[in-house]
Amino acid sequence: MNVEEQIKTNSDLSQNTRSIIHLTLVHHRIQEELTAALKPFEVSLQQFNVLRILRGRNGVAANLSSINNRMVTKMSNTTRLVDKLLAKGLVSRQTCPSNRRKVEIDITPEGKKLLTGMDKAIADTEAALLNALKKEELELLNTLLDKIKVK
Amino acid sequence: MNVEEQIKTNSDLSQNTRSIIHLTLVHHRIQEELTAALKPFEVSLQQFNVLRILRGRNGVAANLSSINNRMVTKMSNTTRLVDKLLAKGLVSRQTCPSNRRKVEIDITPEGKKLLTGMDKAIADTEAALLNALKKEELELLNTLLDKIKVK
DNA sequence: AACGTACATTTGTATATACAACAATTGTAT
DNA sequence: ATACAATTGTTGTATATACAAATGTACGTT
Repeated sequence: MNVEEQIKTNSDLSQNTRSIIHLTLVHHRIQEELTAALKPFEVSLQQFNVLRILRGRNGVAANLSSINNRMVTKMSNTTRLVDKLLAKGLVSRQTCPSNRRKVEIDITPEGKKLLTGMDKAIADTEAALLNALKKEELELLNTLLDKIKVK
Repeated sequence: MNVEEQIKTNSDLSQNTRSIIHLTLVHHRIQEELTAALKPFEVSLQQFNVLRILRGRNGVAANLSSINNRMVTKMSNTTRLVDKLLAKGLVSRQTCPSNRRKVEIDITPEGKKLLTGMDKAIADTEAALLNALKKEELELLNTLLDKIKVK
């Protein structure tokens, strides 16, 4: 991808700006493709992430904070994300008996079943996106990303 | 950044999934920092992008499509983004006399003035984010990003 | 027991975004 | 000239998100 061509600019960007824009463009397209891959399942990418997190806990119910810690987004969304999943019957929710401030959230059998199909769709999409990168190149990419000084 | 630690997972992600998540996390933090840098100006990152595009045209008014081609986001947002900028007096808008389907959008002097301040804030933030990467490393990053097969 | 504080989650508000439907104008073919 | 298609932009709707305020619960101190 030629960034200048993509954003059709003729001003010469600084190398920093160019890299940031490049990263933004690539990220945006990746999100689009992953979202499209989930479209048949009528589940958003974030909803998929919540389901994946819950499955990873192997039956130990999660409260909202622990889900949120594993997500990129902010807390206030997680309540509403779970609302959606609940409405679809993909997760269960009940207040924690030992600490009624907390809620216990778990994936349902239907949620697990749907997740299996989504796994393949996502894995295929990821593979298609990244298949031009060798193992070492992916490692190199991670190394470079690590050097970006985000908190 | 250790991705597994960031998202606090103990399941071992595939290398592909890990790289995608890594990119997503870094992108998200970058956007946060850039947004924060613009906060004193009360302008969103997208609004800043529109202003930057308009300035780059050196006084030649742009129609919505041409702005949109230079942005990552979708057309329908651009109308509303320009609405916001118009309300702040940072851009002007009028229907194109020669083709009344089009609208001509241009940056105002106030827009240019504000943009000058924002430029520095953004450049400083970008520099802070990327200062651990040498010139060759940024080029390498771009090369690797180019290998990700987005449309 | 009452009080203040911290914790866990929810809700309200404003903005952003994707998608689809719509409207207005212009271009083209007959 | 008329009908049909393409272009350009706007609007409605649903969802997503950030931020701040509010709610309900637990706990330590007195």
